[in-house]
Amino acid sequence: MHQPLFNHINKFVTLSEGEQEILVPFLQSSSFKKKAFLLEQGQTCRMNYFVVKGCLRLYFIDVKGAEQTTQFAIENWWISDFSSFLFQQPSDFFIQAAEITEVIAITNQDYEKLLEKVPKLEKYFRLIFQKLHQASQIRIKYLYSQTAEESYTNFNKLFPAFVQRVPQYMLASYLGFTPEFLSKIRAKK
Amino acid sequence: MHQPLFNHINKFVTLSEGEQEILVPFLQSSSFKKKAFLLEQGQTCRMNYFVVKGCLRLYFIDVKGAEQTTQFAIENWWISDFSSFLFQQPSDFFIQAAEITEVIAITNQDYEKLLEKVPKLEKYFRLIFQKLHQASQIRIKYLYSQTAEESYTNFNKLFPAFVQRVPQYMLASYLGFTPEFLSKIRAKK
DNA sequence: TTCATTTCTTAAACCAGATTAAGTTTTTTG
DNA sequence: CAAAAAACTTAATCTGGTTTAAGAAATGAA
Repeated sequence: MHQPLFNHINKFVTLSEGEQEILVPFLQSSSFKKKAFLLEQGQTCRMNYFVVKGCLRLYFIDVKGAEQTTQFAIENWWISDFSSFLFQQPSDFFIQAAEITEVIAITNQDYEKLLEKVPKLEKYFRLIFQKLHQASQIRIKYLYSQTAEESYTNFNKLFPAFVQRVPQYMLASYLGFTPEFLSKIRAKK
Repeated sequence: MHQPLFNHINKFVTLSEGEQEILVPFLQSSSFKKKAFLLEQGQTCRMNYFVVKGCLRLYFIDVKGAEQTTQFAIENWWISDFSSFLFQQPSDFFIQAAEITEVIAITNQDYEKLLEKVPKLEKYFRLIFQKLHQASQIRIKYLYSQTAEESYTNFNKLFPAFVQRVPQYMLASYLGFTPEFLSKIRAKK
């Protein structure tokens, strides 16, 4: 049940059987159907989610009422609104299942406790956040240098399988333009 | 000499005298004059920099030849091109001193060694990267929801002192628009 | 197996911000 | 302190992408 997470952790650090057992009571497996909300705007984000199977998206509603998708998480990624999760403050975001999705969740309190009990996880999460920061640096570079059309072409080239998994309006909002414009780009090809 | 870094670390974890002494030989203090380069495009980024005093910026040159500033680092922030630093690959970025700047630098090799010798630093850097990731989430949210004018007004409100520290063309490129447009916004007020 | 809902497309009018180009002010340096 | 270099401003023109609005296609639920 928790094996996918253990497999992932063991790619970065080596946990003993004993350490794995300490982990178990802190982990909450659950499953969500398409369009279910794991977090809604105004709520405090209690959980950090590890995606076992499926796809989650993080989005907010801008002043004009449009959904803006800022992140997707697929298999083996962690996702949360960290401003809300770390400081237990109300969130501006929604976390929604883009597909039927299985997750392993950990609460903010358990997260802190766990890091004390299993210090090897400090290294694991240090490496996870290092990777997330690196991904953000690349992402921000793209946001600064690509036109809308280039973003789509490039994303399509890098992640052709993923493009098939989510509706176009979600992808458009992630890439930073309107669904109408995405249609226009696609019509050209 | 290394005190500013020890002070910063001790805000997050408590290092013993002994642990501090282990750190010392891994740290390289240096000073750069305005416009000096700490990293240039094409070079492999050897260092992760902690800013003691002054201001660094991370930027790249886009296809049109324009500078795009993706990050600033002031006192008590770490800065590097992590794609290049972590995997020792050539960088697309420049790191340049926006003011006379004192840094404490650590090489990629020493970084890895240090984390082994002083495990408490795993927690320190986990917290640093957690904070960087949180900052990126906020940053990306802003990039998705604000007009150019709102970005400037908002940044000015949040960091009035910083706006005075850097030339306007750097700020314009950080906020994602042209220096000409920044002039236009300022003229309106 | 149809009706309702969600998603996608098309096209015209529009606009925020870029581009271009010239001139002005400020800062740096010899 | 004078000349050169760097930084900033102004204004006209242009454009990539938005907005609005309507209809078509796909998906899902009963």
